[in-house]
Amino acid sequence: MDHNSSETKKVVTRFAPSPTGFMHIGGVRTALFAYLYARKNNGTFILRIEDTDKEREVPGSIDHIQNSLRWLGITWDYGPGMETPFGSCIQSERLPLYIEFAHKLIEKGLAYPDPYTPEEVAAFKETAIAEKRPFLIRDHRPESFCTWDGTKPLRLKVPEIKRYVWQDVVRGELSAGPEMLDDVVLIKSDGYPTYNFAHIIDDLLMGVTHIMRADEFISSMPKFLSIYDALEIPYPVFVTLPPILRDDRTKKLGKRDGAKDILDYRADGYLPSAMMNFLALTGWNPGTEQEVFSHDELITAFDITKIQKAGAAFNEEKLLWMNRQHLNLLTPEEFATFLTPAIPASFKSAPQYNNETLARLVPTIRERINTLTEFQAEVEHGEYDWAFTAPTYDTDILKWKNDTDVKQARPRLQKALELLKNADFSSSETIKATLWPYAEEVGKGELLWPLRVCLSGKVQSPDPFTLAYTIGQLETLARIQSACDKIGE
RNA sequence: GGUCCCAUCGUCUAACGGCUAGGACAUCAGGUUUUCAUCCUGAAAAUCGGAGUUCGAUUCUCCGUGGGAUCACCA
Repeated sequence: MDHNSSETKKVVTRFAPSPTGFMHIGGVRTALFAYLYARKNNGTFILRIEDTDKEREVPGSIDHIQNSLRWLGITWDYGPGMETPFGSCIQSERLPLYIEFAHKLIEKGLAYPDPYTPEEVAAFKETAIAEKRPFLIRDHRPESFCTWDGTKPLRLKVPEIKRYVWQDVVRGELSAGPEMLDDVVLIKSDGYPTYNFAHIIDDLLMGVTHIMRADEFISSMPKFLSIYDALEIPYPVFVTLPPILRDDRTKKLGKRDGAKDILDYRADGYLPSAMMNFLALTGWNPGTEQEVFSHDELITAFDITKIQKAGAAFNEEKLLWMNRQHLNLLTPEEFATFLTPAIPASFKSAPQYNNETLARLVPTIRERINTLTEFQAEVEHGEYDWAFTAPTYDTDILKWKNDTDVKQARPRLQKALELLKNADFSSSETIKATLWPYAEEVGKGELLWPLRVCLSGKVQSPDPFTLAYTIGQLETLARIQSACDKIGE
Protein backbone atom coordinates (compact mmCIF):
# COMPACT_ATOMS: atom_id res chain seq x y z
CA MET A 1 0.00 0.00 0.00
CA ASP A 2 1.24 3.45 -0.88
CA HIS A 3 1.28 5.77 2.10
CA ASN A 4 3.21 8.45 0.32
CA SER A 5 0.88 9.24 -2.53
CA SER A 6 2.79 12.30 -3.59
CA GLU A 7 1.21 12.88 -6.98
CA THR A 8 -0.06 16.44 -7.02
CA LYS A 9 -3.69 16.26 -6.07
CA LYS A 10 -5.93 19.23 -5.52
CA VAL A 11 -5.63 20.29 -1.90
CA VAL A 12 -8.70 19.56 0.20
CA THR A 13 -8.84 20.50 3.86
CA ARG A 14 -11.65 20.44 6.35
CA PHE A 15 -12.68 21.78 9.68
CA ALA A 16 -14.69 19.17 11.55
CA PRO A 17 -16.08 20.43 14.85
CA SER A 18 -18.59 18.61 16.99
CA PRO A 19 -21.70 20.65 17.75
CA THR A 20 -21.25 20.64 21.50
CA GLY A 21 -21.42 24.34 22.26
CA PHE A 22 -19.65 27.51 21.31
CA MET A 23 -16.39 27.88 19.41
CA HIS A 24 -13.40 29.19 21.23
CA ILE A 25 -10.00 30.49 20.19
CA GLY A 26 -8.48 27.05 19.79
CA GLY A 27 -11.16 25.64 17.52
CA VAL A 28 -11.24 28.73 15.38
CA ARG A 29 -7.47 28.70 14.97
CA THR A 30 -7.65 25.13 13.69
CA ALA A 31 -10.33 26.17 11.22
CA LEU A 32 -8.26 29.15 10.15
CA PHE A 33 -5.13 27.15 9.37
CA ALA A 34 -7.09 24.61 7.36
CA TYR A 35 -8.83 27.45 5.53
CA LEU A 36 -5.65 29.41 4.82
CA TYR A 37 -3.89 26.36 3.48
CA ALA A 38 -6.78 25.48 1.16
CA ARG A 39 -7.04 29.04 -0.16
CA LYS A 40 -3.30 29.38 -0.51
CA ASN A 41 -3.30 26.33 -2.79
CA ASN A 42 -6.53 27.11 -4.65
CA GLY A 43 -7.95 24.07 -2.94
CA THR A 44 -11.23 23.16 -1.32
CA PHE A 45 -12.23 23.85 2.25
CA ILE A 46 -14.99 21.76 3.79
CA LEU A 47 -16.98 22.38 6.96
CA ARG A 48 -18.06 19.04 8.35
CA ILE A 49 -20.18 18.58 11.44
CA GLU A 50 -19.24 15.62 13.61
CA ASP A 51 -22.46 15.02 15.48
CA THR A 52 -22.11 11.37 16.35
CA ASP A 53 -22.59 11.85 20.07
CA LYS A 54 -26.19 12.78 20.60
CA GLU A 55 -25.64 12.92 24.36
CA ARG A 56 -23.30 15.86 24.18
CA GLU A 57 -24.94 17.70 21.34
CA VAL A 58 -26.03 21.25 22.12
CA PRO A 59 -28.92 22.61 20.05
CA GLY A 60 -28.01 25.63 17.97
CA SER A 61 -24.33 24.76 17.85
CA ILE A 62 -24.21 24.32 14.10
CA ASP A 63 -25.55 27.81 13.50
CA HIS A 64 -23.20 29.15 16.09
CA ILE A 65 -20.20 27.51 14.45
CA GLN A 66 -21.18 28.84 11.06
CA ASN A 67 -21.79 32.33 12.41
CA SER A 68 -18.40 32.32 14.09
CA LEU A 69 -16.62 31.35 10.89
CA ARG A 70 -18.62 33.82 8.82
CA TRP A 71 -17.79 36.63 11.20
CA LEU A 72 -14.10 36.00 10.66
CA GLY A 73 -14.51 35.76 6.92
CA ILE A 74 -13.70 32.05 6.80
CA THR A 75 -15.77 30.70 3.93
CA TRP A 76 -16.29 27.05 3.05
CA ASP A 77 -16.86 25.42 -0.30
CA TYR A 78 -18.94 22.58 1.12
CA GLY A 79 -20.86 22.58 4.36
CA PRO A 80 -24.12 21.72 6.07
CA GLY A 81 -27.15 21.94 3.84
CA MET A 82 -25.12 22.27 0.67
CA GLU A 83 -25.20 20.19 -2.47
CA THR A 84 -21.95 18.18 -2.67
CA PRO A 85 -20.45 15.35 -4.73
CA PHE A 86 -20.04 13.27 -1.59
CA GLY A 87 -23.34 13.62 0.26
CA SER A 88 -24.09 15.47 3.44
CA CYS A 89 -21.50 17.34 5.48
CA ILE A 90 -23.31 16.33 8.64
CA GLN A 91 -22.19 12.96 9.93
CA SER A 92 -25.55 11.95 11.40
CA GLU A 93 -26.88 12.11 7.83
CA ARG A 94 -24.21 9.73 6.58
CA LEU A 95 -24.87 6.73 8.81
CA PRO A 96 -25.34 4.16 6.00
CA LEU A 97 -21.85 4.95 4.70
CA TYR A 98 -20.20 4.07 7.99
CA ILE A 99 -22.21 0.86 8.24
CA GLU A 100 -21.16 -0.04 4.72
CA PHE A 101 -17.48 0.38 5.56
CA ALA A 102 -18.02 -1.50 8.81
CA HIS A 103 -19.29 -4.48 6.85
CA LYS A 104 -16.23 -4.37 4.63
CA LEU A 105 -14.11 -4.80 7.74
CA ILE A 106 -16.34 -7.57 9.08
CA GLU A 107 -15.99 -9.43 5.78
CA LYS A 108 -12.23 -9.12 6.03
CA GLY A 109 -12.37 -10.49 9.57
CA LEU A 110 -11.08 -7.20 10.92
CA ALA A 111 -14.10 -6.15 12.94
CA TYR A 112 -16.15 -7.97 15.52
CA PRO A 113 -19.01 -7.30 17.89
CA ASP A 114 -17.94 -6.70 21.46
CA PRO A 115 -19.26 -9.72 23.43
CA TYR A 116 -18.93 -8.03 26.81
CA THR A 117 -21.27 -5.90 28.84
CA PRO A 118 -19.99 -2.49 29.94
CA GLU A 119 -19.71 -3.92 33.46
CA GLU A 120 -17.50 -6.74 32.28
CA VAL A 121 -15.24 -4.31 30.44
CA ALA A 122 -15.03 -2.17 33.54
CA ALA A 123 -14.01 -5.22 35.55
CA PHE A 124 -11.20 -6.06 33.10
CA LYS A 125 -9.99 -2.51 33.43
CA GLU A 126 -10.03 -2.58 37.21
CA THR A 127 -8.00 -5.76 37.24
CA ALA A 128 -5.46 -4.27 34.89
CA ILE A 129 -5.10 -1.17 37.03
CA ALA A 130 -4.74 -3.28 40.16
CA GLU A 131 -2.00 -5.24 38.45
CA LYS A 132 -0.35 -1.99 37.31
CA ARG A 133 -0.39 -2.81 33.66
CA PRO A 134 -2.03 -0.92 30.81
CA PHE A 135 -5.58 -1.94 30.08
CA LEU A 136 -6.08 -3.30 26.58
CA ILE A 137 -9.40 -4.71 25.45
CA ARG A 138 -7.58 -6.65 22.76
CA ASP A 139 -6.20 -8.89 25.53
CA HIS A 140 -9.78 -10.09 25.91
CA ARG A 141 -10.54 -10.46 22.24
CA PRO A 142 -12.81 -13.52 21.73
CA GLU A 143 -11.52 -16.60 19.93
CA SER A 144 -14.29 -16.49 17.37
CA PHE A 145 -16.52 -13.63 16.35
CA CYS A 146 -20.29 -13.88 16.42
CA THR A 147 -22.34 -12.06 13.83
CA TRP A 148 -23.03 -8.36 14.35
CA ASP A 149 -26.69 -7.55 14.79
CA GLY A 150 -26.09 -3.89 15.52
CA THR A 151 -26.97 -4.06 19.18
CA LYS A 152 -23.40 -4.51 20.35
CA PRO A 153 -20.54 -2.14 19.75
CA LEU A 154 -18.46 -3.11 16.74
CA ARG A 155 -14.76 -3.19 17.45
CA LEU A 156 -11.79 -3.10 15.14
CA LYS A 157 -9.53 -6.13 15.19
CA VAL A 158 -6.18 -4.38 15.03
CA PRO A 159 -4.58 -5.87 11.91
CA GLU A 160 -1.04 -5.77 13.21
CA ILE A 161 0.30 -5.14 16.71
CA LYS A 162 3.38 -3.04 16.21
CA ARG A 163 5.10 0.26 16.87
CA TYR A 164 3.71 2.84 14.48
CA VAL A 165 5.95 5.45 12.87
CA TRP A 166 4.51 8.21 10.75
CA GLN A 167 5.29 11.60 9.26
CA ASP A 168 3.87 14.89 10.39
CA VAL A 169 4.44 18.11 8.47
CA VAL A 170 5.00 20.07 11.66
CA ARG A 171 6.57 17.52 14.00
CA GLY A 172 8.53 15.43 11.56
CA GLU A 173 8.77 11.75 12.33
CA LEU A 174 6.54 10.60 15.17
CA SER A 175 6.07 7.20 16.69
CA ALA A 176 4.21 5.36 19.41
CA GLY A 177 4.45 1.90 20.86
CA PRO A 178 1.96 -0.95 20.62
CA GLU A 179 0.55 -0.03 24.06
CA MET A 180 -1.38 2.67 22.26
CA LEU A 181 -2.93 0.22 19.88
CA ASP A 182 -6.22 -1.36 20.81
CA ASP A 183 -9.45 -2.76 19.42
CA VAL A 184 -11.28 0.55 19.36
CA VAL A 185 -15.01 0.83 18.94
CA LEU A 186 -15.97 1.66 15.36
CA ILE A 187 -19.75 1.66 15.65
CA LYS A 188 -21.41 2.33 18.98
CA SER A 189 -24.34 0.28 20.23
CA ASP A 190 -26.64 3.18 19.32
CA GLY A 191 -25.68 2.73 15.67
CA TYR A 192 -23.56 5.87 15.45
CA PRO A 193 -19.91 5.63 14.46
CA THR A 194 -17.16 6.85 16.76
CA TYR A 195 -14.96 9.80 15.80
CA ASN A 196 -12.10 7.35 15.27
CA PHE A 197 -13.94 5.60 12.47
CA ALA A 198 -16.20 8.27 10.99
CA HIS A 199 -13.56 10.92 10.36
CA ILE A 200 -11.45 8.47 8.41
CA ILE A 201 -14.32 7.35 6.20
CA ASP A 202 -15.38 10.93 5.57
CA ASP A 203 -11.90 12.19 4.85
CA LEU A 204 -11.56 9.39 2.32
CA LEU A 205 -14.91 10.02 0.66
CA MET A 206 -14.46 13.77 0.65
CA GLY A 207 -10.98 13.55 -0.82
CA VAL A 208 -9.34 15.31 2.11
CA THR A 209 -5.62 15.61 1.48
CA HIS A 210 -4.40 17.43 4.59
CA ILE A 211 -5.65 16.97 8.13
CA MET A 212 -5.04 19.90 10.45
CA ARG A 213 -5.79 19.20 14.07
CA ALA A 214 -4.49 19.99 17.51
CA ASP A 215 -1.84 17.88 19.18
CA GLU A 216 -4.22 16.19 21.60
CA PHE A 217 -4.77 13.68 18.80
CA ILE A 218 -1.16 12.60 18.53
CA SER A 219 -1.55 9.88 21.12
CA SER A 220 -4.51 8.43 19.21
CA MET A 221 -2.61 8.24 15.95
CA PRO A 222 -1.73 4.53 16.15
CA LYS A 223 -5.43 3.75 16.48
CA PHE A 224 -6.25 5.90 13.47
CA LEU A 225 -3.43 4.45 11.42
CA SER A 226 -4.50 0.90 12.18
CA ILE A 227 -7.94 1.75 10.80
CA TYR A 228 -6.43 3.17 7.61
CA ASP A 229 -4.43 -0.03 7.32
CA ALA A 230 -7.39 -2.30 7.98
CA LEU A 231 -9.31 -0.45 5.30
CA GLU A 232 -6.26 -0.47 3.03
CA ILE A 233 -6.56 3.21 2.24
CA PRO A 234 -3.72 5.74 1.98
CA TYR A 235 -2.87 8.18 4.75
CA PRO A 236 -3.55 11.85 4.18
CA VAL A 237 -0.93 14.42 5.14
CA PHE A 238 -0.94 15.05 8.87
CA VAL A 239 -0.46 18.59 10.11
CA THR A 240 -0.39 18.76 13.89
CA LEU A 241 -1.08 22.18 15.33
CA PRO A 242 0.45 23.33 18.62
CA PRO A 243 -1.92 23.89 21.52
CA ILE A 244 -3.01 27.33 22.60
CA LEU A 245 -2.21 27.61 26.28
CA ARG A 246 -3.88 29.64 28.95
CA ASP A 247 -2.15 32.98 29.46
CA ASP A 248 -0.42 31.59 32.57
CA ARG A 249 0.79 28.66 30.49
CA THR A 250 -0.42 26.17 33.09
CA LYS A 251 -2.61 24.24 30.70
CA LYS A 252 -4.30 24.12 27.39
CA LEU A 253 -6.90 26.79 26.82
CA GLY A 254 -10.30 25.16 26.97
CA LYS A 255 -13.91 25.95 27.60
CA ARG A 256 -13.55 25.05 31.26
CA ASP A 257 -10.47 27.16 31.66
CA GLY A 258 -11.67 30.57 30.69
CA ALA A 259 -11.75 30.26 26.92
CA LYS A 260 -14.32 32.68 25.63
CA ASP A 261 -16.85 32.20 22.89
CA ILE A 262 -15.26 33.67 19.78
CA LEU A 263 -18.40 35.70 19.17
CA ASP A 264 -17.90 37.40 22.52
CA TYR A 265 -14.96 39.13 20.92
CA ARG A 266 -17.27 40.48 18.28
CA ALA A 267 -19.54 41.76 21.04
CA ASP A 268 -16.53 43.34 22.75
CA GLY A 269 -15.77 45.30 19.63
CA TYR A 270 -12.90 43.47 18.05
CA LEU A 271 -12.57 43.53 14.30
CA PRO A 272 -12.74 40.14 12.59
CA SER A 273 -9.63 40.97 10.58
CA ALA A 274 -7.72 41.66 13.81
CA MET A 275 -8.89 38.42 15.37
CA MET A 276 -7.92 36.46 12.27
CA ASN A 277 -4.54 38.14 12.13
CA PHE A 278 -3.91 37.49 15.81
CA LEU A 279 -4.98 33.86 15.61
CA ALA A 280 -2.79 33.26 12.59
CA LEU A 281 0.19 34.56 14.51
CA THR A 282 -0.28 32.30 17.49
CA GLY A 283 1.43 29.11 16.47
CA TRP A 284 2.62 30.38 13.13
CA ASN A 285 4.81 33.14 11.77
CA PRO A 286 5.62 34.34 8.30
CA GLY A 287 9.37 34.32 8.79
CA THR A 288 9.48 38.05 8.14
CA GLU A 289 9.03 40.94 10.53
CA GLN A 290 5.59 41.78 9.21
CA GLU A 291 2.93 41.35 11.88
CA VAL A 292 -0.11 43.12 10.54
CA PHE A 293 -1.82 41.22 7.76
CA SER A 294 -5.07 41.61 5.90
CA HIS A 295 -7.14 38.52 5.10
CA ASP A 296 -5.65 38.27 1.61
CA GLU A 297 -2.12 38.91 2.79
CA LEU A 298 -2.45 36.04 5.24
CA ILE A 299 -3.46 33.66 2.48
CA THR A 300 -0.47 34.72 0.42
CA ALA A 301 1.98 34.49 3.30
CA PHE A 302 0.69 31.29 4.87
CA ASP A 303 3.14 28.42 4.88
CA ILE A 304 2.51 25.19 6.84
CA THR A 305 6.21 24.53 7.23
CA LYS A 306 6.41 27.57 9.51
CA ILE A 307 3.86 26.27 12.01
CA GLN A 308 5.30 26.08 15.52
CA LYS A 309 5.81 22.88 17.47
CA ALA A 310 5.55 24.37 20.93
CA GLY A 311 2.35 25.57 22.53
CA ALA A 312 1.62 29.28 22.56
CA ALA A 313 0.08 31.24 25.39
CA PHE A 314 -2.95 33.28 24.54
CA ASN A 315 -1.88 36.91 24.93
CA GLU A 316 -4.92 39.12 25.20
CA GLU A 317 -2.84 42.30 25.39
CA LYS A 318 -1.33 41.65 22.03
CA LEU A 319 -4.80 41.00 20.66
CA LEU A 320 -5.77 44.44 21.93
CA TRP A 321 -2.78 45.96 20.16
CA MET A 322 -3.63 44.02 17.03
CA ASN A 323 -7.15 45.37 17.09
CA ARG A 324 -5.83 48.91 17.19
CA GLN A 325 -3.60 48.20 14.21
CA HIS A 326 -6.61 47.05 12.25
CA LEU A 327 -8.73 49.92 13.53
CA ASN A 328 -6.07 52.23 12.14
CA LEU A 329 -6.52 50.69 8.71
CA LEU A 330 -10.19 51.69 8.57
CA THR A 331 -11.32 54.75 6.65
CA PRO A 332 -13.15 57.39 8.73
CA GLU A 333 -16.43 56.16 7.26
CA GLU A 334 -15.67 52.54 8.10
CA PHE A 335 -14.73 53.51 11.61
CA ALA A 336 -17.96 55.45 12.06
CA THR A 337 -19.93 52.44 10.88
CA PHE A 338 -18.04 50.24 13.32
CA LEU A 339 -18.63 52.62 16.22
CA THR A 340 -22.27 53.52 15.63
CA PRO A 341 -23.92 50.44 17.16
CA ALA A 342 -21.99 51.03 20.38
CA ILE A 343 -23.03 54.62 20.85
CA PRO A 344 -25.03 54.70 24.05
CA ALA A 345 -28.51 56.09 24.45
CA SER A 346 -27.16 58.54 27.00
CA PHE A 347 -25.46 60.44 24.18
CA LYS A 348 -28.71 61.05 22.37
CA SER A 349 -30.52 62.17 25.50
CA ALA A 350 -27.78 64.65 26.44
CA PRO A 351 -28.88 68.32 26.27
CA GLN A 352 -26.62 69.40 23.41
CA TYR A 353 -26.65 66.20 21.36
CA ASN A 354 -26.65 66.57 17.61
CA ASN A 355 -25.26 64.55 14.74
CA GLU A 356 -22.79 67.19 13.61
CA THR A 357 -21.11 67.35 17.01
CA LEU A 358 -21.03 63.56 17.13
CA ALA A 359 -19.34 63.44 13.74
CA ARG A 360 -16.66 65.86 14.97
CA LEU A 361 -16.23 63.78 18.14
CA VAL A 362 -15.63 60.47 16.39
CA PRO A 363 -11.96 61.07 15.47
CA THR A 364 -11.23 61.85 19.12
CA ILE A 365 -12.85 58.60 20.17
CA ARG A 366 -10.92 56.72 17.54
CA GLU A 367 -7.64 57.88 18.97
CA ARG A 368 -8.52 56.68 22.44
CA ILE A 369 -9.93 53.19 22.11
CA ASN A 370 -8.75 49.71 21.20
CA THR A 371 -12.19 48.10 21.30
CA LEU A 372 -15.85 49.05 21.61
CA THR A 373 -15.87 47.75 25.16
CA GLU A 374 -13.23 50.32 26.02
CA PHE A 375 -15.35 52.99 24.39
CA GLN A 376 -18.35 52.02 26.47
CA ALA A 377 -16.25 52.01 29.63
CA GLU A 378 -14.97 55.50 28.84
CA VAL A 379 -18.48 56.73 28.21
CA GLU A 380 -19.51 55.32 31.55
CA HIS A 381 -16.68 57.18 33.22
CA GLY A 382 -17.89 60.39 31.66
CA GLU A 383 -14.92 60.83 29.34
CA TYR A 384 -17.04 62.41 26.63
CA ASP A 385 -19.64 64.21 28.72
CA TRP A 386 -18.17 67.54 27.62
CA ALA A 387 -19.26 66.94 24.05
CA PHE A 388 -22.97 67.24 24.69
CA THR A 389 -23.28 68.70 28.17
CA ALA A 390 -22.00 71.97 29.61
CA PRO A 391 -19.49 70.93 32.25
CA THR A 392 -19.76 71.48 35.95
CA TYR A 393 -16.52 71.67 37.94
CA ASP A 394 -14.81 73.21 40.93
CA THR A 395 -13.41 76.62 40.07
CA ASP A 396 -10.15 75.55 41.73
CA ILE A 397 -9.20 73.19 38.96
CA LEU A 398 -8.99 76.10 36.51
CA LYS A 399 -5.82 77.20 38.33
CA TRP A 400 -2.62 76.52 36.38
CA LYS A 401 0.11 74.91 38.48
CA ASN A 402 2.41 77.95 38.12
CA ASP A 403 -0.27 80.36 39.25
CA THR A 404 -0.89 81.25 42.87
CA ASP A 405 -4.54 82.13 42.43
CA VAL A 406 -7.25 80.95 40.09
CA LYS A 407 -8.11 84.58 39.43
CA GLN A 408 -4.96 84.86 37.32
CA ALA A 409 -6.68 82.78 34.67
CA ARG A 410 -9.52 85.19 34.17
CA PRO A 411 -7.82 87.85 31.98
CA ARG A 412 -6.34 85.14 29.80
CA LEU A 413 -9.70 83.50 29.28
CA GLN A 414 -11.22 86.86 28.46
CA LYS A 415 -8.53 87.45 25.86
CA ALA A 416 -9.22 84.00 24.41
CA LEU A 417 -12.90 84.79 24.33
CA GLU A 418 -12.17 87.92 22.36
CA LEU A 419 -9.90 86.11 19.91
CA LEU A 420 -12.36 83.27 19.37
CA LYS A 421 -15.29 85.54 18.64
CA ASN A 422 -13.90 86.09 15.17
CA ALA A 423 -12.06 82.81 14.77
CA ASP A 424 -12.35 80.26 11.99
CA PHE A 425 -13.92 77.16 13.57
CA SER A 426 -13.62 74.96 10.50
CA SER A 427 -10.97 72.77 12.13
CA SER A 428 -8.99 72.41 15.33
CA GLU A 429 -5.94 73.68 13.44
CA THR A 430 -7.54 76.98 12.53
CA ILE A 431 -8.62 77.44 16.13
CA LYS A 432 -5.12 76.67 17.25
CA ALA A 433 -3.72 79.21 14.76
CA THR A 434 -5.97 81.86 16.27
CA LEU A 435 -4.89 81.25 19.84
CA TRP A 436 -1.28 80.20 19.44
CA PRO A 437 0.46 83.60 19.28
CA TYR A 438 -1.27 84.70 22.45
CA ALA A 439 -0.50 81.35 24.15
CA GLU A 440 3.18 81.78 23.41
CA GLU A 441 3.07 85.32 24.69
CA VAL A 442 1.30 84.66 27.97
CA GLY A 443 2.63 81.12 28.52
CA LYS A 444 1.21 77.94 27.05
CA GLY A 445 0.11 76.29 30.24
CA GLU A 446 -1.09 79.63 31.56
CA LEU A 447 -3.67 79.88 28.78
CA LEU A 448 -4.21 76.32 27.58
CA TRP A 449 -4.77 74.71 30.95
CA PRO A 450 -7.67 76.90 32.11
CA LEU A 451 -9.08 77.02 28.61
CA ARG A 452 -9.11 73.26 28.31
CA VAL A 453 -10.55 72.78 31.78
CA CYS A 454 -13.35 75.27 31.27
CA LEU A 455 -14.34 73.56 28.03
CA SER A 456 -14.20 69.99 29.35
CA GLY A 457 -14.70 70.44 33.07
CA LYS A 458 -11.98 67.83 33.54
CA VAL A 459 -8.37 67.72 34.65
CA GLN A 460 -7.64 65.26 31.88
CA SER A 461 -9.14 65.65 28.44
CA PRO A 462 -8.32 66.22 24.79
CA ASP A 463 -6.57 69.48 23.94
CA PRO A 464 -8.56 72.74 23.95
CA PHE A 465 -8.48 73.16 20.17
CA THR A 466 -10.08 69.79 19.64
CA LEU A 467 -12.63 70.51 22.35
CA ALA A 468 -13.54 73.87 20.84
CA TYR A 469 -13.80 72.48 17.35
CA THR A 470 -15.99 69.60 18.51
CA ILE A 471 -18.51 71.60 20.54
CA GLY A 472 -18.57 74.52 18.09
CA GLN A 473 -18.09 78.24 18.36
CA LEU A 474 -21.24 79.22 20.23
CA GLU A 475 -20.80 76.63 22.93
CA THR A 476 -17.09 77.37 23.22
CA LEU A 477 -17.73 81.03 23.82
CA ALA A 478 -20.49 80.24 26.30
CA ARG A 479 -18.30 77.92 28.33
CA ILE A 480 -15.42 80.39 28.48
CA GLN A 481 -17.79 83.13 29.54
CA SER A 482 -19.23 80.84 32.16
CA ALA A 483 -15.75 80.19 33.54
CA CYS A 484 -15.00 83.89 33.73
CA ASP A 485 -18.23 84.38 35.62
CA LYS A 486 -17.40 81.58 38.02
CA ILE A 487 -13.99 82.99 38.79
CA GLY A 488 -15.56 86.35 39.50
CA GLU A 489 -13.39 89.39 40.29
C1' G B 1 1.51 5.40 36.67
C1' G B 2 2.00 3.86 31.02
C1' U B 3 2.60 6.16 26.25
C1' C B 4 3.70 10.45 23.50
C1' C B 5 4.93 15.59 22.55
C1' C B 6 7.40 20.16 23.61
C1' A B 7 11.47 23.70 25.55
C1' U B 8 15.05 31.28 22.81
C1' C B 9 13.50 37.85 26.74
C1' G B 10 7.41 37.95 31.37
C1' U B 11 4.48 36.77 26.40
C1' C B 12 4.35 35.77 20.72
C1' U B 13 8.57 34.70 17.91
C1' A B 14 13.45 35.22 14.19
C1' A B 15 18.34 33.31 13.54
C1' C B 16 21.89 27.32 5.87
C1' G B 17 26.13 24.60 12.46
C1' G B 18 29.29 30.78 12.05
C1' C B 19 28.65 38.91 13.04
C1' U B 20 27.15 41.93 19.31
C1' A B 21 21.08 36.08 19.55
C1' G B 22 16.94 40.18 15.75
C1' G B 23 11.62 41.90 15.80
C1' A B 24 6.71 42.58 18.21
C1' C B 25 3.40 42.92 22.80
C1' A B 26 3.83 44.27 27.80
C1' U B 27 7.22 47.17 31.25
C1' C B 28 10.35 51.47 32.32
C1' A B 29 12.64 56.34 30.77
C1' G B 30 12.68 60.53 27.62
C1' G B 31 10.47 63.53 23.65
C1' U B 32 6.39 65.08 20.54
C1' U B 33 3.56 72.90 21.65
C1' U B 34 -0.82 72.52 28.86
C1' U B 35 -3.29 67.38 31.02
C1' C B 36 -5.05 62.47 29.16
C1' A B 37 -4.77 59.70 24.75
C1' U B 38 -2.09 59.06 20.12
C1' C B 39 2.67 59.13 17.95
C1' C B 40 8.27 59.00 18.05
C1' U B 41 12.98 57.65 20.38
C1' G B 42 15.63 54.90 23.88
C1' A B 43 16.47 51.23 27.94
C1' A B 44 16.04 46.75 30.56
C1' A B 45 14.88 41.74 29.32
C1' A B 46 16.15 35.08 26.72
C1' U B 47 18.95 30.30 24.24
C1' C B 48 16.30 25.08 31.13
C1' G B 49 20.84 22.02 33.22
C1' G B 50 24.84 18.47 32.08
C1' A B 51 27.65 15.61 28.80
C1' G B 52 28.97 14.41 23.59
C1' U B 53 29.95 15.50 18.06
C1' U B 54 32.53 19.89 15.84
C1' C B 55 37.59 24.63 14.58
C1' G B 56 32.81 26.45 16.21
C1' A B 57 26.23 24.37 18.94
C1' U B 58 20.24 28.33 20.12
C1' U B 59 20.69 24.79 16.07
C1' C B 60 22.82 17.87 15.79
C1' U B 61 23.00 13.33 19.60
C1' C B 62 22.31 11.41 24.59
C1' C B 63 20.97 12.00 29.77
C1' G B 64 18.49 14.92 33.31
C1' U B 65 14.82 18.72 34.61
C1' G B 66 10.42 21.24 33.68
C1' G B 67 5.79 21.82 31.18
C1' G B 68 1.86 19.80 28.24
C1' A B 69 -1.29 15.98 25.91
C1' U B 70 -3.49 11.33 26.12
C1' C B 71 -4.93 6.58 28.19
C1' A B 72 -14.01 6.32 26.69
C1' C B 73 -19.63 2.93 23.30
C1' C B 74 -16.13 11.99 23.68
C1' A B 75 -14.62 14.22 19.78
